[in-house]
Amino acid sequence: MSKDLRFDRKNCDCENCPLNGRTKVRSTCGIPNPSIVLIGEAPGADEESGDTKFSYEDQRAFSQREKGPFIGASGGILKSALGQAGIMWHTVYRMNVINCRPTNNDIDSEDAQEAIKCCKGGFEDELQNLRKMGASVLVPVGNTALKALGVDGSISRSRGSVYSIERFGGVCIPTYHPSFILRGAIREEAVWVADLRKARDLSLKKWKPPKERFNIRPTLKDVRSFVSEAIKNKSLVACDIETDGGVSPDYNRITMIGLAVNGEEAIVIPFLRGGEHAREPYWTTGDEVAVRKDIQRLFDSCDTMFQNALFDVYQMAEKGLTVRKLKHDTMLLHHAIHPELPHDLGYIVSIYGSTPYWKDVTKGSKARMIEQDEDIIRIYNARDTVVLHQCLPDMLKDLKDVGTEKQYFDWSMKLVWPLVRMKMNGIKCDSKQVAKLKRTLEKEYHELDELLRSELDLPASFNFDSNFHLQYLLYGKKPPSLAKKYAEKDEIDASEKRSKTTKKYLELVSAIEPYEKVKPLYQSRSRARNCDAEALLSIQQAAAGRLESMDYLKRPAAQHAVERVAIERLLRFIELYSRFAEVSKMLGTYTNYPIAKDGRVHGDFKIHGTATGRLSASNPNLQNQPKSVRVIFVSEPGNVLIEGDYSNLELRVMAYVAGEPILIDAFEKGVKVHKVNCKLFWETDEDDPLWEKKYRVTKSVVFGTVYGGTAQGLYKRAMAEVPGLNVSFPTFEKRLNNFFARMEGYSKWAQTIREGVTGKLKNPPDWVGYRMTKNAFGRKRFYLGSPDEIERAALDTPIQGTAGDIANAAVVKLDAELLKKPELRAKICVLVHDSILVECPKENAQVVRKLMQKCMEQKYVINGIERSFPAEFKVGTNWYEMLEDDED
DNA sequence: GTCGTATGCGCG
DNA sequence: AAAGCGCGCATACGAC
Repeated sequence: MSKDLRFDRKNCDCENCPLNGRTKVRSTCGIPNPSIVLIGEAPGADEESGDTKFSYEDQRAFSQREKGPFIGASGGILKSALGQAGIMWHTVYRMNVINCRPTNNDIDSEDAQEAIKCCKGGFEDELQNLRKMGASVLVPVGNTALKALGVDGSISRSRGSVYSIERFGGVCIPTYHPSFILRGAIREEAVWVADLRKARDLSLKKWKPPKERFNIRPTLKDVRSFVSEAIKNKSLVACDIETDGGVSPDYNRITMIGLAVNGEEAIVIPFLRGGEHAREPYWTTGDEVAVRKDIQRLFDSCDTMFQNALFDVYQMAEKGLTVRKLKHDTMLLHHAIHPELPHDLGYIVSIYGSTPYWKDVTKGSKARMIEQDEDIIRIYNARDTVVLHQCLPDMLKDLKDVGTEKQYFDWSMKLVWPLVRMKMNGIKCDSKQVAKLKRTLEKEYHELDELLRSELDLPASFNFDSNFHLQYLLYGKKPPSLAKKYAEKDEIDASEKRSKTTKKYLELVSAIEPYEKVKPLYQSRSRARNCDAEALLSIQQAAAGRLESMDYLKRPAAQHAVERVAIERLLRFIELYSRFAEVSKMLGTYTNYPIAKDGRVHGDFKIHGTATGRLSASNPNLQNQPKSVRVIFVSEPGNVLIEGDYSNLELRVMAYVAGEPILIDAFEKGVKVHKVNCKLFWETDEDDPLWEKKYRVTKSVVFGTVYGGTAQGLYKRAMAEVPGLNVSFPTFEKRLNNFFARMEGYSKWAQTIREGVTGKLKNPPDWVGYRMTKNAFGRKRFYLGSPDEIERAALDTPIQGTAGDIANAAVVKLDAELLKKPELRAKICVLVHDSILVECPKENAQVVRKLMQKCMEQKYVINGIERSFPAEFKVGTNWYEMLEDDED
C-alpha cells in the first residue's frame, strides 16, 4: 500500500494561536493526485486521538492506521455518502480549516475563531499546494469551511451551487456538514449525496461557468429573428414568464416572457418596464401586436419547456397566447424523479444545473418585483430559462434510471392542459350568500366570545386563538417563555429610570395578564397537552363521568360541592368553546374568496403537490371546502352542476392492489362492502341492536388500517368517533386480529410492504423496495422519513396514489371528450380526489352525465385483471344541495 | 418586518 | 414517548 499523502502547513501563526500545543491533525489523502477536496471545520476528539470509532449502519470500520480529518462518526456517514455518489474514499483529499481541536469542539468559541485567523496563512498555502497538484473541486462541508473559502451566504442557500474560486483555480461546491445529517436531518441526506455526486461530475468534466448570452432589450427585429431561427432549427424552447403579481384575481399582467434555445442563449421580451419606469409599456401598441404574433408563431411550431407549466401556460392562455407543443416541465420531471424532495427551480438547479444560486434577487413580494431594477429582473428571468436547458439532460437520465418515465409523460404531463382549462373555468361563487353567511357567523362569534368571557371571567387579553392561553386555562400550564417576560418586567419595575408607559412595557403587561387573572379549569400540570377537539371531548367525557359518580356518593362532603362547581364550569367552557372554535374556523378560512370579475373563483391545482400522485389545491383550496359552505358555489342561470363520485374508490383499489379475495368478492357481487366487513369483524348480523354503532366502528377501523394505524390508535379513535359502544381494548384487539387473519390477502400484502420499505426483505417483488413503493400504474415514491413513518406512509401511498391516478385520468379523458363536443358547453370545475364537479346547461345534463360516467369508469388492468370503478352522480344548482341522479 | 415552526382543522 | 395517510390555510410566537 502506498504511503498516504500528507500535508504540513507552513505559514500558520502558531505562536499566537490559543490552540497552540494541541495535536495537529494533518490533511490526508490515499492517492498522490486527488481531484476532490473535502474541507471540514476542525478536528474532533476522534481525529485528535486517531481513534476510529464510528458506527454508521453497515459501514466497515476504517483500518486502525487511518488518520486525519473525518474519521469519527462524521467520517463513517461521509464515507457511505461518498460511496453512493460514486466517489472512492481513498481518492478524496481531506482537510480542515484549522488543524487543532477547539476546546469542547466549539468552533464558535473565541479561541477557535482566533485559531481560524492564525491558521489562515497555512490554509491558503494548502490551497495553493492543491492547485499545483491539479485538484479541481473543493467541497466545503458546513459554514466554517464555506466562509474560509470566501463565499458569502449560509450553507442552506449556497449548497449545491457551483462557485468559481479564483485563487485555487477551480470550483467549490458547498454542502452540509456530516454532523448535520447525523443529528437526524434524514430529509437532507438524499440532497447531500446529490451534492457529492455533482462534485464528482465536476471533477470529471472540467466545469466552466455558463456564458449567459442574454438579449434583455430586444427590438422588433431581434424578436423576429430569434423566433425564425428557433423554428428553423426546430429548437426546444425553454420559456418563463414574469407577472406583476395577483393583487386581485383580475389584474395579473405579464411583465416579460423569457425564451431560451440552449443553456446559454436567451431573449427576454419585456411587455411592462420596471424600476423607475415601472409598468410603462415596453412596446408601442402596434409593435406589441406584432411581437405577440411572433411569440404565437413560435408556440405553434416549437416544442416548449417550462418550470411549472401550469402557471405560465394558464397566464398566457388567459391573455390569448396558446402553448401548443408542451414537451417538458422540469418541475413535473423532478416530481417524477423524487416526489418527496422540493421541486422549486433553485433546488433543481442546485442538483442539476451549473448556474450558481441566483434566486436572492427576487426576494420580496411578486407585486414589488416590478419596482426593482429592470435589467436585474430581466437577467433573472433569462437565467430561469437557460437553466432549464442546463438541467434537462441529466434530469432525463435520472428519470430513466429511476424508471418513472411513464409517470412523467403519460400521467403528469397529460394533466397540464386539462388543469389549465379547469382553472380557467373556475366555479361560480354567490358573493351575496357569502356575505350573508359571514354576517351570521360574525354575530354568533361575538355572542359566544362575550358569553365565554363573562361566564368564565376572562379578561380581554385572553386570546382564544392562543394555544398558550388555552393550555393555561385548561391545564394550568404556563409557557416557558413566560418566565422571561416576568424577568424583563421585573427589571423595568425595579429600575427608576425606565419608563413604565413605553409600548414595550405595556405589551409585556398584557402578555402576562391572562396568566395572572385567569383561574385554570384544572389544577396545575407541568406537561403540555393538546387543546384540540379530540382532547376536549375526552376531558368532557371524563368530567361527565365524574359528575355522574358523584351523584352516587353516600356522604357528599363540602369539597365535593366545590368540585361539582368546578366541573360544571369546565363543561360549560367546553360546550361554548367547541362551537366557538368551529365558528372561528369557518369565519377565518371559509368566508373570504378571491372572486374574479366573471363572478367565479379560479383556484389553483398542482400536479406536483403531493408525494402520492393526488392533486393538491390552493388559493383557495377548493378541495377542502366544508360541506355546509358549499351552498355558496352555484351554477350560472340555466345551468346545473353535476357531481360524479367514485364509490369506495380507495377501498376498491386496496382490494385489487393488495389482492384481497374477501373484498374483491364483495365488490364484484355488488354487496355493500362495509356490511361484509362489519359482519366479519363483529361476527354478528344486521339484526344486532348495536349494528349501527358496530358498522361505524368497522368503517373507522378499515380506513385507519389503510393509513397504517396500530391497534391502540384504531381503538382510541373508534371509541371517540362512536360513543356508547362498550368494548374493552383486549376484546377489540382480539376481534381485530381475527379480522385480519381472515383478510389473508391484505395482511400478506401489508407485511410485504412493511418489510420491503424497511429493507428487511431479501427478495422483494418489484412494487416495493428499500424506502420505495410503486403503485398499480408504475408511480414510484421514495421515502425519506424514519422507519416508523415510512411504514405507515408506504401502506397508504400505493392505494391513495392509484386512486388519485384513476381520478386524474378521468379528468384528462373528460377534458378531451368535452373539447370534441363544444356544443355541450360543459366545464370541469373541480376535482376533489374521488369526485369531479362539472357545470353545463340544464338541457345537456343527461348527455354530460353519461359522458362523465364513461370517462370515470374506464377500465384498468390491475394485477393482471381488468377492473373498473363505478361512480355515482348528483345534480343540483349549488354544490351542497344536490340530488341523486340515478341511471334512467 | 420576515421567516420558520407549532398547533389546529377543513376535505378526501 | 407515541405512533393514521395525503393536503392548504389561519393564527400565534420566537428568532433573526
